[in-house]
Amino acid sequence: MATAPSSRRIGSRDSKTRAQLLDAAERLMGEEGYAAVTSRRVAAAAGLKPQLVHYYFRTMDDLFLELFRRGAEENIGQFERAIAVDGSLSHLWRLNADRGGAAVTLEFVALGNHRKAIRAEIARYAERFRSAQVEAVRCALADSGIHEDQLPAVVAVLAMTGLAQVLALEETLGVTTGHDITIEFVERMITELADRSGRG
Amino acid sequence: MATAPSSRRIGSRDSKTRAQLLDAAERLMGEEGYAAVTSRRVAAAAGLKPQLVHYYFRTMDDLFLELFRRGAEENIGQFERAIAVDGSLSHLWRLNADRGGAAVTLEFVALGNHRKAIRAEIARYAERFRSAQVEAVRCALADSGIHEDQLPAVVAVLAMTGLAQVLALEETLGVTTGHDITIEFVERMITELADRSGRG
DNA sequence: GTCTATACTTCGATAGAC
DNA sequence: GTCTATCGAAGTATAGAC
Repeated sequence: MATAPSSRRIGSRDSKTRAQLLDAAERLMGEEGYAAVTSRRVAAAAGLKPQLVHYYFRTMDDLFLELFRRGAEENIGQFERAIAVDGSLSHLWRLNADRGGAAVTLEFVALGNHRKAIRAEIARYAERFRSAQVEAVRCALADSGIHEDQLPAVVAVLAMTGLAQVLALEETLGVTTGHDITIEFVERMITELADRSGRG
Repeated sequence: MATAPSSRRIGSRDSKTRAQLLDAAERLMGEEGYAAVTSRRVAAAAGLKPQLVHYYFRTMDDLFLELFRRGAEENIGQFERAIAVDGSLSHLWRLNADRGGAAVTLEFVALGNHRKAIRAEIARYAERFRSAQVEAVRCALADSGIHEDQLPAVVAVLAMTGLAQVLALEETLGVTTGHDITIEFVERMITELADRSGRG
């Protein structure tokens, strides 16, 4: 409500064309980075005219915001469905490690580094996702007979997230030294925790 | 030698003006992201004319490459001097955690996502830095009486790197839930390792 | 809902004078 | 080593016809 209302027409949120534009933008973002997400290139990738981008999104920032929200919502939904089926530590780890959208996420964070509105949205999502993860890990650790003061759930989550992040990031660079060993190590640790739970 | 030689004149590497341009580019990169690093804006930030950028750097990619190399060289130098003074685990952890250049690094990785030459350079540097870190951690772990098959050095390095990375990244977003607890936990772990070394 | 046309800005890069 | 002048390409965004 701070900025001028701007009289321009804007297309409906449930338009199929709009979704196509978002799909194209997402592809570009992952493959060529946020700088490649321009009205012209998004339109070209979707096989549409550049002006349509401005018909559905008042500014490019609006497009980025929508793109992020759409992905975030889907991510959280997937995560919640997945842990409802299997809330074990090893499943939680796999959910963290298997993420294919690491490149897109990275681009968003870089983009958010200098776009206030986007940074705020990412922060909101990060907090939300973190809470869900911590709760899930707390249950999983309790099941394995690990007490909160022995290994706080939030520490486990940050460690898992960090490890998954660095592995994903390095993989996009083509740097994979020590990755296999590390994954093996983590999985063995998790298995041992599960065994202990069996014995306890 | 693959590309055309291009006849244009290029300024000397040790020019003061050249260094000023790199300084300005670095500042822009950290504050507004790689997309803000354009010949015009770099020049303006340095109080110079845009054409000078092209006089000292054949292309903008050359500028990015030089900028990265300069920072990487400095980083490695700092790291090596620091561990020569104190090679303890706790010092290694602090070196990882205290990095202020997280935003710039992130921008470079995002940039490398879609610029082949830059990605290659980052990968080269990452491997080099990793080797130095692993070697240092191997010594530190050995000093604490920890065997390689108990906790491989490369695993410890990746865990530390990942944790430091996620903490730095979240801090730029303004998300700090659980950070203090995690840092405390890691430091306690490291202290316990040092104590064990004292007893062993 | 999609098109043409268009205004205006900024970009990378080069040639050539001084 | 730095300047003026300039090209062509690409960027965001808007107005208005269909």
